[in-house]
Amino acid sequence: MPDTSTATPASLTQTLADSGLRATPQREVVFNVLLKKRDHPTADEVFARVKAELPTISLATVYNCLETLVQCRVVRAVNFERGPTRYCPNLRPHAHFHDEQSGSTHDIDLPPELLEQVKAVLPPGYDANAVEITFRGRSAS
Amino acid sequence: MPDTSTATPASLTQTLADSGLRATPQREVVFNVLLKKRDHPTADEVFARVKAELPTISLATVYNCLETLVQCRVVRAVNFERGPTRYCPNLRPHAHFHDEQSGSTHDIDLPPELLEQVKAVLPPGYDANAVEITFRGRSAS
DNA sequence: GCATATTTTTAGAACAATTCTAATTATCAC
DNA sequence: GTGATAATTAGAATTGTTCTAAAAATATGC
Repeated sequence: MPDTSTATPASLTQTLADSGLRATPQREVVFNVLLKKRDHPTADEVFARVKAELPTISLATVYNCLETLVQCRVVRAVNFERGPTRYCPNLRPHAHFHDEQSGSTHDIDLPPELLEQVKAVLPPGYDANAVEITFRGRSAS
Repeated sequence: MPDTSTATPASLTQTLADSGLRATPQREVVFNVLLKKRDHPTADEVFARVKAELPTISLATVYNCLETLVQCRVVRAVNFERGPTRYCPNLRPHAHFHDEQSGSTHDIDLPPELLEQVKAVLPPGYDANAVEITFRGRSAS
């Protein structure tokens, strides 16, 4: 079975085409940079690395390319709670559901045992003092 | 059993004192604003609401108060992945572990059934198309 | 109570991450 | 090739947040 858990430079062209987008050098280099060193770089860091190969690329293009790759689902944006920080006084263990339609955020109570189960996936040597679970999607109400 | 899942205006004074901090009007009003309308307001929104009662308060103070309340654990900051967005090409279902010491982020593979269990806590009417799980803490390596 | 030290607040400047804008360049369909 | 569309560019603008230095409030030792 081929590994489909990561896109390849070859499949990128096809994936872009499937979305009616072009495989430009900038997009390819940005993607290759992400494949080469998987340390979850920021846009700025990607910019710095891409410059080595495309010295004239602009930061705006890096943002554009990253956004495109995320749209095509060949790259994930890790911190996708982008906007401003929000505050809540609910101290129960709970997750957050972000309604993409209304922009509102709802608390979702979490059974403590589920939190334990989630923490249990951590390999030895990892000690988490906080777990944040965020859903995104639509809610009826 | 008293409900300890939310701090009260009365307990706030004590909680602050326990941390060697003062219960100032600004801190109290900021906290009351969060209790009054639990819609996960941003700092700007809190600022606007607090102004109704303390017209001369500054935005910096609101940030300071919120930070203080979070430190005392009477308030949670929802989007605590604050820094820049990070990107990864790993398309497997995975969580992220953020090492607070080194600042590095590691992928934690998630068994698909765990993701299902997590999604199962959503009440009827909630439809999530994405779940983000982030750990924070220390990792040995 | 008073002087002094400490904490907190304030206004505004500074900063960092991101998005927007308008002009230029590249690519596609014909 | 020509015209339409897509993508890139540089730089300005915007947003959310933090910093700074001074002023105000509060606590503490006397």
